[in-house]
Amino acid sequence: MAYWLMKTEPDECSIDDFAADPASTIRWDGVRNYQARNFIRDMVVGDEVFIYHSSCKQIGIAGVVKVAASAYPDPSQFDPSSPYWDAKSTPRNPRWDAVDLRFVTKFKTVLSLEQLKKLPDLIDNPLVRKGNRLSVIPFSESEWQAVLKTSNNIE
DNA sequence: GCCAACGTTGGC
DNA sequence: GCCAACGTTGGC
Repeated sequence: MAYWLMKTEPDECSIDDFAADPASTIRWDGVRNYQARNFIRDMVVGDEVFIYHSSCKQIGIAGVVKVAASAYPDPSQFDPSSPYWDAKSTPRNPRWDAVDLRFVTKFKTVLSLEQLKKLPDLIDNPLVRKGNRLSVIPFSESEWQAVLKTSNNIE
């Protein structure tokens, strides 16, 4: 059991898309960064994931989902009509993986990046460091708890 | 829309 | 293997 954070632009996929159909799963595809991919490959069914909304009006953590299916080859890499198509990827030699995620909780208010930067437990987390571009970030138990606790306090 | 920071690409 | 050029990310 591990903890993660995944970034998304809410126009593409938001916590509301998960909440709209809590019983179903959503494929998290399109990750095209090797470090992020390697983290995806470490994910195990049951792991919990913060959903972080980036490049939008309310930047921050919007809720929690969990891993419903562990890593498998991301189909979009083989699809020439997809923006995520990768000409160097073949089904025999896939480069990129996806996971399936399922809704757990939506925070009553988005826990803003500004708030997150104030949490002492997150001081070493890549999320709050300048210039960070990693879209999949592992969270320690204490980092995870610090965020949950703060999200409850700002209800 | 701007631009700093970062990852990737490709020539050498 | 170096590194300049380029494309992308993401906060502001």
